[in-house]
Amino acid sequence: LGESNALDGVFDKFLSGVKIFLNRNVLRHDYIPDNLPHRGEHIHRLGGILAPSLSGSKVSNVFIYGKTGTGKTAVAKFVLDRLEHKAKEVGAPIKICYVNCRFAGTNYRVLADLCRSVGMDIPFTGLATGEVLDRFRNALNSGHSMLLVVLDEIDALVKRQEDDSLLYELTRINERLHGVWVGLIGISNDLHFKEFLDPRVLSCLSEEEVVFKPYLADELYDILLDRAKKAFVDGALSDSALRLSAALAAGEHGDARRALDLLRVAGELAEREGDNVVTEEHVRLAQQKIEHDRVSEVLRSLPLHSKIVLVGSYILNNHSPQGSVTGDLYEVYQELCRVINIEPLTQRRISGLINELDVMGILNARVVSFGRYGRTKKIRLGVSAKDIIQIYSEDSVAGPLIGYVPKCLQKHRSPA
DNA sequence: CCTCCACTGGAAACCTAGGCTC
DNA sequence: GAGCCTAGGTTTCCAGTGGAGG
Repeated sequence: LGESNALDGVFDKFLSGVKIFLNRNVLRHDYIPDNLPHRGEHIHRLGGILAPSLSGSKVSNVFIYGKTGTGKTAVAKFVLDRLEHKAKEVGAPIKICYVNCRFAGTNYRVLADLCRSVGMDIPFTGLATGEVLDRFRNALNSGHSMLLVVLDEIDALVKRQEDDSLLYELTRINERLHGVWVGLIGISNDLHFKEFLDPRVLSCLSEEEVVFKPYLADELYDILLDRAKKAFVDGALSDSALRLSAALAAGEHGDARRALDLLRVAGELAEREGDNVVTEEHVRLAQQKIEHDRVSEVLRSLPLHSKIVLVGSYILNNHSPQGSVTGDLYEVYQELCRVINIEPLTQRRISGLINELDVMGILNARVVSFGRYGRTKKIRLGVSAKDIIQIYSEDSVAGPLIGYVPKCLQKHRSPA
């Protein structure tokens, strides 16, 4: 009964408490506002490039690049949205397909998404990629629509499998279409992406180029102000909190997405505390929370063996905080596997997993040479030991291993 | 200058789980 | 059901290597 009363209190506090948000969805990154400050030029440019499609003409392929959170996706979606409306109005047969290549992951799945957009279902595995491409082409030929394809985060596609065959095929697909065409809009976060590409693909893909520069702190401020008006109740957001969010995000290569996250999380924190104004302090806490949530999410969703490797690295970190080497970590890893009765993977594979964890920033690994004593990777934890304990204490696999003291460490070296 | 450690990281083969066509 | 295909994870094999110690 006591608990139910306490819960009532929580609900009452929420209901009677001062409202912070008017509409928090405005701060989500998939929200496309009616007005994109400081991107008017880009919108005009892209609109101008794509406009001929309304009269059925083939448009130039466009290559858009800039860092994360510079408004590439927002501008592209904004323009295409308007274009789609206009096309309906004037009866132009245009279809639009948006694919995020990082989420799709492979050539095959991107292609499957494209097929789906022209109304054809493709099984998630089983067909030869060439076969899927043929079907895609047939569907286009038998339909009567022009297709504008947005390939967002296109760099993820090529880098992951060192293979630009899909892009090559797509850039040449118009040669074998009759009466219809496909326009490509590639979006890349990576400015060096171009160097990975086959020059033929590149020249075809970037008939037009649009570059997005990072937002400056002032520009971020304008963007946030614009959204905050719709997102927050009048007076619920202090100007200093707004400025701090803009400044922090400007420090992170002008990432508007980050700025919006900061504002949203800060608002949620204030709401939960029952405060009626979002302050700088809330924004600072929000920054910590975002980082912690990111780490937590990544650690939780790690595959089995990566978790064991990470716990191994944590144990070695307690033992010798200045860092360990591949051989030692592999020894501990093998022992941990034995404890929970799992067949260990080979050292070659673990070496690869360590590299993956390094890329994610969960471990720091760099190659060092100890001369006579060989060449190896020096490995340190990239997240705090505290976070590992907290996040893994409830994990069914990693939890029981956290406090384990491996025998291979007890023998020679004494704990520091 | 040479040796040789303890690996690194590339390449290719292998395995599994799915699904196609005939 | 046989004989293909794919993705994705893993194993096997191995040439290559920075630099301390001889």
